[in-house]
Amino acid sequence: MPASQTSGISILLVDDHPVVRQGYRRVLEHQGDFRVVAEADNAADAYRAYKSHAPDVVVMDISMPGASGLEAIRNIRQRSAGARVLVFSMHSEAALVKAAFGAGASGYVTKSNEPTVLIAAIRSVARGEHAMSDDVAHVLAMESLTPSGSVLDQLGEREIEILRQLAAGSTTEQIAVNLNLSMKTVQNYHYLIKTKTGMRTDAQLVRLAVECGLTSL
Amino acid sequence: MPASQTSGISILLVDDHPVVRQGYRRVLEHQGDFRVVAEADNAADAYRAYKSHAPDVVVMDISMPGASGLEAIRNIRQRSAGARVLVFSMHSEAALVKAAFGAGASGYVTKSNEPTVLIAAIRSVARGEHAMSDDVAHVLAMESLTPSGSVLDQLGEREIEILRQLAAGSTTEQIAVNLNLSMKTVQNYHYLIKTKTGMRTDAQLVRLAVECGLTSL
DNA sequence: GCGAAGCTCGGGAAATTTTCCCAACGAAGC
DNA sequence: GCTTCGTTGGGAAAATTTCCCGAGCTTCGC
Repeated sequence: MPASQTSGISILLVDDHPVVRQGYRRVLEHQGDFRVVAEADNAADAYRAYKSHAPDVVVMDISMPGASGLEAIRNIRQRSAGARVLVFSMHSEAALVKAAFGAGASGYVTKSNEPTVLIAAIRSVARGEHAMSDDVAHVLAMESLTPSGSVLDQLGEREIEILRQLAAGSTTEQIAVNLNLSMKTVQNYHYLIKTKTGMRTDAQLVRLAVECGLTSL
Repeated sequence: MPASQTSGISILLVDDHPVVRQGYRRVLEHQGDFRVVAEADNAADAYRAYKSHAPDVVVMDISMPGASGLEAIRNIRQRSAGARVLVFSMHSEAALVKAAFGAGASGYVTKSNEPTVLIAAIRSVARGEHAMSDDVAHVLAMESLTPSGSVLDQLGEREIEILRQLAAGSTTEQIAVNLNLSMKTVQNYHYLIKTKTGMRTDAQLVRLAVECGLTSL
């Protein structure tokens, strides 16, 4: 309800890098009708700043140290259901995007886009629409083509367990002992998991496992 | 020795995020005597842009996809020993900083600093001095106090770069192409890194790289 | 009850990679 | 000048990966 009626769009900038914030601020204010009314560099401050300034749009990088931006989005939306949060992130993994919208974001734009894309997205979000940059849409679209929601749905129980242990750093032999299987079987699963998920290296498998919440760090 | 005598400091901006570049450009050009004469979003373009514009200072983010900024720094310095490269990164691990200076950087500032720090560093570097933001100096200082620094200190520049790419999910072949090495050499490094760090699987290597801030997610 | 479908478990064999050891070169240090 | 160290790769045996295949077990629908 507060939403500055003075004209223009008021913005809260959340990013943990001061120089980056400063840069955004200039880019955005170069548009005549944008006003950056506050900045924050962490989730807690973002919440406080939102409460006191009630900006039209929150532009937020969700990869911040400590409590992530997702938490901040949830907090803000909890207290003010009409809040518009536009996520502005380096990452475009499907899981992250879903999590962001799940937490209540109104838009998602990656930093690999031209400034015009961000600006357009802010206007859309301010109008109450949802916005998403092309690359993000692409990732989500590809992902939704798999009949399963998550990549993990293509995998059986054993496969998931073995993927988890692989990602945790266990050797083939350790896994074989842990699960009472022959090394050959573990190797076969290892290969099967890679082909099913389309990952080409073990490092990619680790990242996949982390993304899917199978393991942490 | 082209160095624009027209006055002011000419700058080449290297960062893989367009919006971020745009932001820096505005922040920097807001200083009357800075001129951003070119931009690049990858190592190869950075090298080409350097050749054709011969800027006074290169401001570079070293965490880019593919061949990293370290490669770019080496290339640039190889052809023009007087080149001044100021690294502008999100990360401040001692090993990365050392690798950057080892590759020929003249300065290192993290993105968690205020714009004034970056600006001051650019002026220092342009003057031929070396520059480093306080947080980077702090990390290096602390590191030099502990005889047992990070695991990464046992690794050479090449090893660190290859570890980074391995952890990012690159295949042996991709790394060989990126760094212009034979696959055999990359395999040898891969093995060497595992023995030096004591990691037994690639998954453990990924976790190590993440812990050391070499890569994210 | 019976066949199809889908996991789970492993053998086999060729292709690749990993694992070590070694050599050569240049740069840095003593 | 000599040694050490990082970088680059060859060689060759050992190990792993990559596919393909079959067999046992369950589940499911008909």
